[in-house]
Amino acid sequence: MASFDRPRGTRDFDPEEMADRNALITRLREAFETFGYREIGTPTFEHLDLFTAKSGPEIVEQLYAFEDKSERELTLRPELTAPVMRFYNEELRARPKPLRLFYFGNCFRYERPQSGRYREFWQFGAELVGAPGPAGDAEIIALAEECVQAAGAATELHVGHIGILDRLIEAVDTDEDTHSELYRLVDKGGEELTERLDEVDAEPVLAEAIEDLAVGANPTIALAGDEDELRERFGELLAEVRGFSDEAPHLDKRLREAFDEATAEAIEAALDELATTLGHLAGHGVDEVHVDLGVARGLDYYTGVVFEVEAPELGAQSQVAGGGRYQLAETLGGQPTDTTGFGLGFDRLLLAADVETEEAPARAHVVPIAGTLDEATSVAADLRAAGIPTTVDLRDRSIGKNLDYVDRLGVPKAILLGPDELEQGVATVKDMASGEQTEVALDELVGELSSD
RNA sequence: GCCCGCGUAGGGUAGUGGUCAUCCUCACGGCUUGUGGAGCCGUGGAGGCGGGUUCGACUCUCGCCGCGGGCCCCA
Repeated sequence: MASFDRPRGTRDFDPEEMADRNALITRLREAFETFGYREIGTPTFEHLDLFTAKSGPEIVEQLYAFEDKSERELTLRPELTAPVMRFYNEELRARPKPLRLFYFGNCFRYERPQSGRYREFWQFGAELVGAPGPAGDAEIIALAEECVQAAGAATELHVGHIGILDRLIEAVDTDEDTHSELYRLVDKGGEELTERLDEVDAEPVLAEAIEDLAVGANPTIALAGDEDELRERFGELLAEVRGFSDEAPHLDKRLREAFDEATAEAIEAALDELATTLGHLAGHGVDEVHVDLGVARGLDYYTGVVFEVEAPELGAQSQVAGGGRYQLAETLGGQPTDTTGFGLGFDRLLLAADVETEEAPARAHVVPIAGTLDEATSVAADLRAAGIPTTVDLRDRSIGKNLDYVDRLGVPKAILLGPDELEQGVATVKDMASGEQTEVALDELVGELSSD
């Protein structure tokens, strides 16, 4: 056994895994860039309070937090949204709006490792700053969807609006802590929610509505129709959720019958925004959405449309991306700024991704024979200069051993270079798949190996 | 933090309270210093760590660590 091993929850990546990862990274970068987003980078560690400001002091126990030699309270970043918004507040806020940013980096959380959950993991994400309306929300959702599809994975898109649940829960007459507890229970679903609502004496009409959202009133909606049609279907949806009669004429009227004026208006506005967003999504070519008004995401800072992208083939841990609209710049001490964005779990997406990568480390391997290493090295250098990945034997091995080596690595061409070849100014090029050998003039080697 | 399962060479495995721990694969060398894939020969490499029981522990036992699964959590 080795004397040292990896820290818990971390991984090493062998060349094949790394090739797969890089292939997916390339595809995702392309997806972001196709939408006009530009990549930014932030430090691997930040001030601890950046994250406590965003998420509260409880998160410290999940952080790799430490003190540096000048007693600064720091932490490895557990996520990238807060650093990106910090960067925005500090330096990017004067850029033309809307500002389209994306990022990729490793993050760290001190958690119990599980399948698809590591202590060091990689995240992609995008933030769209200064696009206040549903058009921006739709763009971000479409981009997230595009990322997962670019990976070659089947997707399932869930879209909701936090405002609906927000209003309902706020209308429950209880304290802040209980409110956030209710969010968590809604996300989780099940008996506990019912019991808790009962304990806090929620009005029956509210309790029922909240429970309905929790069980997932999430019919699939084809985005073929126009906005009016969507709105109409929403009416049906809410009717279903609330148990209203289908005969009731107008959505807003039904709302007002059930809730107080302010609540009804707010819910109506949220539904309206959601409907408009879905209308725009259709324009992006996204044609199937699960409308899920119970998407809570467990995140306090969301303020509008929220969504999740799943890759169903991953089973229980199928959520690969999630995001929505939030007000974080202000929380972090900046100007109030409309932002919508998402995060994408790279490691998890890779599990569902369909990537093919070249395994051979080079396209040619030069075999020196009987002391021709310098000439062989020079031939390799010429090939490399022409962009052909090339290796040279470094062990002074026999031709047979070299061919065996080349074969094992999957390098397609072996270039034999001995005294006989040098005398004639040629090299013997062997195609490893067919076994065919041809003599090629040294100054034609690049051309010969380029055409492939 | 809790519950369940697992832990023998780089990978996959067999077996045992008692000689130097089995086999496959792998890496390196040789048979073969001008020609690969097969074969043969050789070399290398292991019972996670620590304590206990025992004359003796890889084997039994306890703790820890790690891995897998579930719970909690998931900014």
